[in-house]
Amino acid sequence: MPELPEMEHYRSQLSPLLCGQRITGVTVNRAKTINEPIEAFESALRGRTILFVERKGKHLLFHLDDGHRLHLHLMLGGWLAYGEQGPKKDSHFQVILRFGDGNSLFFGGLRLGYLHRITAKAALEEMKELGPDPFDSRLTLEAFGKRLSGKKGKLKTTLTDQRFLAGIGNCYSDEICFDAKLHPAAAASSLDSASVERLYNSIRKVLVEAKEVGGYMEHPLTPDDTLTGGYNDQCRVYDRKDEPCLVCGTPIKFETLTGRKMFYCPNCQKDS
DNA sequence: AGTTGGACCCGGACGC
DNA sequence: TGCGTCCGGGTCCAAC
Repeated sequence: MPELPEMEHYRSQLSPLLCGQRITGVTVNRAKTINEPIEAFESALRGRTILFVERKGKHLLFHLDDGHRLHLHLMLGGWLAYGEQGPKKDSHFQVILRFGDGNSLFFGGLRLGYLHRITAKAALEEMKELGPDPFDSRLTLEAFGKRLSGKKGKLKTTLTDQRFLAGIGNCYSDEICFDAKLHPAAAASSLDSASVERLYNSIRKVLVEAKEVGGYMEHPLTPDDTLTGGYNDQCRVYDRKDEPCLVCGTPIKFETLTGRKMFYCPNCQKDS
């Protein structure tokens, strides 16, 4: 479930904690989470130093001093914790990285999620299909409008397409459409120029707001982290079926669109 | 090309 | 309290 704001929040919190840290211990409790035999994974990581943490869409890449990357995707339910001890028993975490200063990074809830050790080249290869970051300065309103006009699908489907933009998922696509007063099932290429501009601005506005209040992850990263999860009660439409629209009071509608949950206000959100 | 449906996975919610 | 069942959700892939 974590989307761009959650992963960016993780990245910015983890960067000062992890940069320059040397991995002194590795525990893997779930073999499927990683991409090589546990022994090989552990011995390759032990002694390595984390240089920096990079985010691409919903992916995190931990850059190691041997040219390899640890590639993390949390998928649904994945979460991270950092500190001297984890918030649960060690055995509940799929992977634990221990550092020289006594702190550890705990990887929890990885069911479909994964932590792969790959080369820099492989990382580039795996990220090359991703669309631009929503905050990429080259993604001007004009460039965005051009990309959008070439899409034949529905608006929500387009927003969650990682090749169109990297990092938007089910929750924020609905929140963005609400903010832009656009129906999520509208044809993406049918929007008039005023709508395209509202959408462009809403993407940045919603993602920035969510990031600033700590995203919607439930677990704090560290014991003294009070910021994480601040967006939980700020969703205006997502998971608010039948609750009144915060703008007009109309009950929020819930439908599925190509198999995914879709929440919107039938009064505020129009087709173009 | 876009849409649909199934597979993947298992913690947590729910029912009895 | 305990045990069984089912759901969810991002991504990939095959079939329309």
